Amino acid sequence: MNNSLPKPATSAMPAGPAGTASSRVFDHLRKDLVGGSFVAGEKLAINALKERYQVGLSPLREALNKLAAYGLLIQENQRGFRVPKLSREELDDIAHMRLEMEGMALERAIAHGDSKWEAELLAAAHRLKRADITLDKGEEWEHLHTQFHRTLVAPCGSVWLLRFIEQLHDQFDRYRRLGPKMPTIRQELDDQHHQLVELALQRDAKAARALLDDHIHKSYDVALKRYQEHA
Amino acid sequence: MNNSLPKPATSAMPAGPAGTASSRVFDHLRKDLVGGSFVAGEKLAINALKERYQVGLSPLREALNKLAAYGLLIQENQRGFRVPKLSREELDDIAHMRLEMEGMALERAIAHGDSKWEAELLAAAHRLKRADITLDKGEEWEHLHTQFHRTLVAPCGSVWLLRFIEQLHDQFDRYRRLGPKMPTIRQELDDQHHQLVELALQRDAKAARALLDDHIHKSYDVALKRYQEHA
DNA sequence: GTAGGTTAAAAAATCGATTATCTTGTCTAA
DNA sequence: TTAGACAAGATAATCGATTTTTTAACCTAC
Repeated sequence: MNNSLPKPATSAMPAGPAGTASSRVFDHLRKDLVGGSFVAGEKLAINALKERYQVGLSPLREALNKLAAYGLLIQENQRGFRVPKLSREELDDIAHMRLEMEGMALERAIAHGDSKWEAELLAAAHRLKRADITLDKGEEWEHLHTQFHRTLVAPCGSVWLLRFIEQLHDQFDRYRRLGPKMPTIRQELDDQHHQLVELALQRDAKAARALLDDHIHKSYDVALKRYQEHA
Repeated sequence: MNNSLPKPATSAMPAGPAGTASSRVFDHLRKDLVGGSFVAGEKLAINALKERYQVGLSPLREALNKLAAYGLLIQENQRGFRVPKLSREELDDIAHMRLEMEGMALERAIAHGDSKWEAELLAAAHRLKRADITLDKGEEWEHLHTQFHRTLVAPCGSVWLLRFIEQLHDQFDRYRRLGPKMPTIRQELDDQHHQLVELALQRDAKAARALLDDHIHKSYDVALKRYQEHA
């Protein structure tokens, strides 16, 4: 009865035009949880979320359940959903795991990545640099940054390793994105992105891993500082 | 209006007496998915599941969503849930990741575990051996086996590492539990459990890790055989 | 005979309302 | 004064029905 048009689909569809309400809320909530729109430890008021994301109860609850299984929410029987607390211990844990797993993934990626990977890596680094220059809104930079790190380790050959790394990145970013931008250290980290590309193209696994370790350490320092200045 | 008794709670409550319908179905479905009650690739008929697990649609869908985020189901927009396919490549991936992550966890557990851990480890190994002798139903053995491996790496100090290992075990067991029992090789694997305890108590991290590697390799051989005899 | 289109049936996703549980404030008895 | 009991309100979980989308069967035109 309605003139069912195939939907306009604005720029860069997050869950696609065919996305269900549930998957759209999931994506949106995930972004907001990682980006710090909610305060750690906070109990989520489901009715408020219904309004905020303009969805019904069922798709919302399904999204919340998925996020709980993913580790971005805590679910307690009969008492709803909470945003996980932050702690120094957990930040250390996450950073340590990132060192181990991304290091492993990078070595394997350098061993197996083909020329298509090289091209994509260069492209991802370039887009990231460009976005950094025209730093209108941070959300775009964040997306390209995630994309760069994802591309870097993509050809590691292990679906599960990539899955775990993505999860750790989300968790790590909950700390890193606590406060406002810090352009000072940012420059140094951005330089490392390009150095990483160079070493990857040269297939220097040892040096690349060492640099990635340093990169994660520096990011950790930023995240820790943000956490200690907390809120 | 109802004489609300605190619920009898039969032996070994899976989701506790206060468990929601959703969490109970989740536990039950997880066990069934890992245990091979569904064929890989199968599309789940939600209405059939409603009857099978005696729950309504909402808690069932919430459980399915959680299982999809956990990796035991594939969710496709607008076309429901499927049981993930099995493949040689994925089995290799999972086994390889187990080697890396459980090895890491074991070394750390041996470094940090206290005497309480030693006691629990001995207890877990003993319970496992007992259950093996009186091998009435395999489900009990499976639970104790999981529990043993969980205890072995428990004091590794990383919440996230433990989480990933648990996930990998579930995935691995989808292959290992494809066919019927194989008591022949089982004996050898059971012996290794006790040797692992010994080496752990002696704090011989190197030897323990080597043995665990071998243990996983042997388990892998079993799982691969089951997969190749498939169904 | 086959590609494309139409439609009926099936299944998935969502909604609105109900039920069960927890939380909070108030009261009473020691 | 305070621990415990109770009731009222708020919130979480679940149910039953509706809407939307996919699937499959059939038909038509080339």
